[in-house]
Amino acid sequence: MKQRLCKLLARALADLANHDTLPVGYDAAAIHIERARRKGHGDFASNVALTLADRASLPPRELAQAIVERLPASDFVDQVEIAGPGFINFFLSRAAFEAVVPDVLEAGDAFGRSDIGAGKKVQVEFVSANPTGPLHVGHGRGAAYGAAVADLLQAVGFEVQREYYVNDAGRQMDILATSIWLRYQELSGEAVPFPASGYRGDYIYDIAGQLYRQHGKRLQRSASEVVRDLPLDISEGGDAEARIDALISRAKTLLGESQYRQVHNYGLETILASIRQDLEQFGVHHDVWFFERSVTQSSAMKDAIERLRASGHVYNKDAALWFRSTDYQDEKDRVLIKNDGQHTYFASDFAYHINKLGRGFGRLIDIWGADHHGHVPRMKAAFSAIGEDPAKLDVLLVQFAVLYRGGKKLQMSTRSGEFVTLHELCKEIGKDAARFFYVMRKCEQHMDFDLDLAKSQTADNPVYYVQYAHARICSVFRQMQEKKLTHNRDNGNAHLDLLTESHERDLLVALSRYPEVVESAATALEPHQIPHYLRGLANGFHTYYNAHTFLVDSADLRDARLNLIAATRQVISNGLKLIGVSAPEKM
RNA sequence: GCGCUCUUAGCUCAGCUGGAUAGAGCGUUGGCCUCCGGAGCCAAAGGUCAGAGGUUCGAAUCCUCUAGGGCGCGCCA
Repeated sequence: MKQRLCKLLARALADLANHDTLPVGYDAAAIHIERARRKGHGDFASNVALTLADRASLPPRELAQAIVERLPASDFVDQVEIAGPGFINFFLSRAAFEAVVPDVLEAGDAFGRSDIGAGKKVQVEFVSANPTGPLHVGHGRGAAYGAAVADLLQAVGFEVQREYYVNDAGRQMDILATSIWLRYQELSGEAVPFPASGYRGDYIYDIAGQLYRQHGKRLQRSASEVVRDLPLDISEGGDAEARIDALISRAKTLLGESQYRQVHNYGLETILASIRQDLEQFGVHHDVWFFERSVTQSSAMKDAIERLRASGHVYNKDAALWFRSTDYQDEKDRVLIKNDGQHTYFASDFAYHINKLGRGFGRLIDIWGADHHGHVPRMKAAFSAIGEDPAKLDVLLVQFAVLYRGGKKLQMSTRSGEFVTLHELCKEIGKDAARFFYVMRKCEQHMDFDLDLAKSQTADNPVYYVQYAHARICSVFRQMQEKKLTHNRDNGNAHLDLLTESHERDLLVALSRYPEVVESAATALEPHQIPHYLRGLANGFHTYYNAHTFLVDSADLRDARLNLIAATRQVISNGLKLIGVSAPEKM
């Protein structure tokens, strides 16, 4: 509908250009048409006359007048008006909006989809939490956002791949393996003081217990050997990080490569399985689970660094290998290979992104926690250095959800074991409420997550308001059957002109906006637009419901109204599905 | 200290890439079921868009400065 108006305007402008009123060089793509914000301003408004007034050397209102005079006639425009400083307001005909009802009913689940993505390959990488513990509510926001972004892009015609990057190769994993083994030592009667920097969560005991049942005392070593000559922990006035590093190498020495690897892998696999399960319960799916080790244990890492080296932006200093990212506006240069010969996290992450590009994605979307924002410039710098367009990479920084319980801020830490898991959240407030709540806020906004509120007053969650509208419409159709009434869709479509109430027109307008909202949310990577739209649509329906009866005696009016609410039900269902929320027929 | 980011109603947040009189929910106050589900509807009160300059026909939106919050600033991941 918007596009049709654009065409009308473009023709009027072209006409003006031919008559020398306008310079020929105006940018046709710059024609802006927007939904009018106020009812008195019609349905759509354009500000072209304001933006082009300077170049036409005319006052905006005069230019607007000239444009309006040259607008081709159209059967879906009732009236055009010049208002304010020079806005052109379009008042659309009833027919223009009525058409949306048969459109929705015809398209069904597909209503709102489009092909603006033209089948281009996009990858969305999200969650990617270190497999060192179960997902907690902090990860939930990234999961809900990433899933919604991916679904939105798919809805507008991109070929989307959803990926989870598993950091299975770093020091964090060694800390995990060592933590598990030390708990195992406790169970087998060789306890040593648990390090301050170890993972303290209860789930570590669970994994250690399973390990003990499988292996008995095979992995047991004497406690005195474990702690012999270790540096002091922080509780003893020492350094926590030095202590845990020493424990890691002690575990590797005492267990040997093979047994240490067994503990390590068992921890990884167990936790990864629980993460997959939690995500599944949360309605989030990943197509590919990509392991960091597949980069670090292949030539990919070397190749990636070679590509950087070949670009001439790499140098040696202090026995380490550096990337001169300051050549591309980064704050400081970054180390690729440490002086101990090990690669940095940045190096493997870069190699991973090279791998992604090699898989033919024209666009990469990473969803990161806001604490990683410093990594964006260096990754883009690396893209630039090797001749890749940094604009191919979109990083969505998701701010942390700050948790409150009893009015007090909750600290979340996987290490200390103090966190609320995503699993618990789903159990307490349900997947639908959690998904809706997470996606409702735009991602760069800090978010307060009050657990007490989410748990105790679940009815206040706007998700129920939207779902209720859906269930209510279903209920109307159940009532219709009980009353032995019928619904003829074709007859309804033939009598849409009977929908003359202002509530009906408002609902028609809201329905016609849906494809625009989906497109806008997808291109801006802003899924929060969907819940906000759905709230408004549900409100339109509830208002209508209270003001008018649908199951009236007149079959023509009844069919038309039932078509309208059936279309509303369809759009609510489509919108909820995009953000991973179910559309119940009863509540 | 430096960098990024945020600040909109009592609270939690929208505000459609610069548009017209800044909008919702919760909370508060007052109304609405003999009727398709009251998890609903209607109405009222509530604002110096953190503050100050600037850019222009026009600013919550863009620029600068100031104040306050968050996050980064390691040869950790």
